[in-house]
Amino acid sequence: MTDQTSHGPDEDADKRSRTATRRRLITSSAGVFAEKGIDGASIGELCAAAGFTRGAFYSNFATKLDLAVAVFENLVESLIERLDSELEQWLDSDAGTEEVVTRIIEGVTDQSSNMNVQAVRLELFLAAFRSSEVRDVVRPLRNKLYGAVENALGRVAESQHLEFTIPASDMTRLMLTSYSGQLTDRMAMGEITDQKVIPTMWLAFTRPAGQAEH
Amino acid sequence: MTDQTSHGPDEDADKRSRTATRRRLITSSAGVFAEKGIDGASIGELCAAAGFTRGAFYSNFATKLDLAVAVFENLVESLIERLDSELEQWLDSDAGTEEVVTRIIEGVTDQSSNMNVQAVRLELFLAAFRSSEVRDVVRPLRNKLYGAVENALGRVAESQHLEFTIPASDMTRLMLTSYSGQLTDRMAMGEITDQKVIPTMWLAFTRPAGQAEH
DNA sequence: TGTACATCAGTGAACGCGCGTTCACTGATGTAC
DNA sequence: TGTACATCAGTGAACGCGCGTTCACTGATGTAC
Repeated sequence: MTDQTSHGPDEDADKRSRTATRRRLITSSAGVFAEKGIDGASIGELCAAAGFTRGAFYSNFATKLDLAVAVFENLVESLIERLDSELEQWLDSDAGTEEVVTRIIEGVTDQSSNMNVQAVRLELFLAAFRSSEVRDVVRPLRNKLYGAVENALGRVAESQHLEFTIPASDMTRLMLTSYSGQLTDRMAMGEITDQKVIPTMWLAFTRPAGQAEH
Repeated sequence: MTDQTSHGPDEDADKRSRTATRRRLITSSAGVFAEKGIDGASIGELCAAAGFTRGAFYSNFATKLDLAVAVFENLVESLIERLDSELEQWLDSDAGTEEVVTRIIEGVTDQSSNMNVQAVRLELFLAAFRSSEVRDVVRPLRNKLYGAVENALGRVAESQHLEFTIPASDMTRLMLTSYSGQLTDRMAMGEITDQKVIPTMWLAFTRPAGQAEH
């Protein structure tokens, strides 16, 4: 948007330092929040994890909760991006329907990072419970994720000529909250319960398209 | 066990002050933990809520986490006691099966205290995630609750001549974690989603007893 | 191209508050005689 | 029944650390001429 097309100097400068610092703080804080909690993590720790000193925090965030919200926002955006970019490949691959659905709901592949994400999610949901300001920021993020997942599940059903036996939004909410509850349990208890919630529910609440409700 | 049968003097004294103080701390801390979190609540606040000064804490608990665990333990015991004492009445009452099952899973009746309980539960599950000592105490409590709920669900199924289409322990875990995930969402987002998860799942995973798997 | 100046993100020292923890105390309660 | 003594749960003052927050600084980068 400036007339200097070359390397876009001042914007790049701003990008290179300011927003790069923000990004580094956000990405490295996820693990710290998961490990210590929002209240438990000190600003010093968060900055140290990103390779900064405490001052860096204050030129990028007003409060620790702001950083935590940014971390959550970043997680949600990543999940949605991944879904958008990979869903069609999954559908075209030889992966079974249940596996595709599982991937959609789980969002992340490896167990341990999934648990860290869940810990951060719970931290933020607790923060939302306690503060209407946080709630007002977290809610649209959650809704956005729900919408993306609902679309994805719809695509799967469509490609398999299936239909849901309950409304699609209820189906999505039910699968996401059930999975989340299960993951919370596993996260806390450190047991690898091998229960396949997602396929179970998928089977329970889909049927061949066009079939009457008998 | 002393030979002084009169008013059991020293035991009563001990009970009156020491364990009564413990109990007051435990019961009044639940709300404080729900509102501020385990890390967010100061020892001063916890004591003040019970009408004590900070010193009282130290003659009853070693760490704030110990108190938090005691709070959770107390919640679980209350739930189980309530289940044990009221299930048969529920079964004999004219309440519908789904309503009985809902009561069993929800455990507590009113919404707001249910959310506070859930907040404390999540706080403790996060603590368990982070500390194997906490995990080792919380896990048996969870298992005890799961066992009680499994028995109760079994009683309901039996009284209705129903059987589960998946193993009873899976059924219990599925219903409890699903409900918990749903409640977490509602707690955080402050929406009263009217979705009836419990009846939905109950219907999906039971069938008339003796009926073949088609 | 080169030099002088402006900007501003991140630094790190300094300050001070909140809170966890300790500990000498006190007064309520129980025991001995 | 009454008096002197022992115990010990909860008090509240005191201490000190950790950490949040501020702020004068510096040096990297961009701008003007």
